[in-house]
Amino acid sequence: MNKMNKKMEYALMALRHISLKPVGQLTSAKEIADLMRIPFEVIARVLQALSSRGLLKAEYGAGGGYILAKPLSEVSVHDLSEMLEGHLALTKCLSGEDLCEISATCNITEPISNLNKKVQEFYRSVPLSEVLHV
Amino acid sequence: MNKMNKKMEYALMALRHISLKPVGQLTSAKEIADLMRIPFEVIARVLQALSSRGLLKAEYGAGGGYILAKPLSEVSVHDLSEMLEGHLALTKCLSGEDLCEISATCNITEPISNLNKKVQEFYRSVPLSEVLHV
DNA sequence: ATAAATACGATCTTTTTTAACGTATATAAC
DNA sequence: GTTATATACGTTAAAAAAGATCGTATTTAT
Repeated sequence: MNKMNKKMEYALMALRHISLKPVGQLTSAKEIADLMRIPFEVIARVLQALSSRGLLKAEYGAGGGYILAKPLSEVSVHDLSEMLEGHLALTKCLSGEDLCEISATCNITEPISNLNKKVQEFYRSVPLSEVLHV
Repeated sequence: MNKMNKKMEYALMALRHISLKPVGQLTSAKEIADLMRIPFEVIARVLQALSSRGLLKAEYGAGGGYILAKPLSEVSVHDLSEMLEGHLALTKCLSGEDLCEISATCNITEPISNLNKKVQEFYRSVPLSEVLHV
């Protein structure tokens, strides 16, 4: 229960590294991959996702890279999770993907949904700046 | 990120069913397996775990089964998670199992540890009685 | 004694999920 | 032209979770 996945870990590592750079200085996917020993393709995808969701701003071409598009104090753990994986859901039935095969006999549909709301609220209350100490 | 596993789901379903029974009435593993369409062996193990951790009390023999050993208001989601899976940890490195292969270059060891504490606190603050509406 | 029920351990298979890798084309800066 | 990112496919490999099977032991109601 409750494990964080690699995408999230890598995103946090990258965001910390990027946010500690002097203002205006770009960070490329390759730089992070080399420095943190993360597979290039994987971190590249993560950064692309964060860029398309407006958290990072990408600059093309030689010498290009990423910079923060908004302060990390304005972004919560919940926001980051949504950028990487879509809606935060404790169970499959809550993510709406497909119908649960025991939904007919499930007696905790409502309870789980309420717990899920509380968890979302919690993660919304934690800004990335606090998690990353930046 | 943050998905609940089947053990936890099954435990919640079983606990709700058990706690809605008239006081003193036992519930067998088979009853839950049949009613909720959960594999018998799986729910049996979950109930055994909860019994050995003191949340349920088992009665042997024909007509036996389980009853609550303590009120659900005194048990948190965090407690239940520990009974089923041990310490709640966001990442492998926090569960102490093995050394992370990128620990040398990891810049978020401390941040993740702090976030983990906050998550634990949150789950400690939610009693099962509240989750299950009982 | 027999049947019903929990307790515990070991192993195994299957399924699902996650992670990693690869390829290709397009775009933009220099 | 070279470098670097964007985007979009797809494929493979590894890890984790879930479920199934077997076996033995113990308790207790009937």
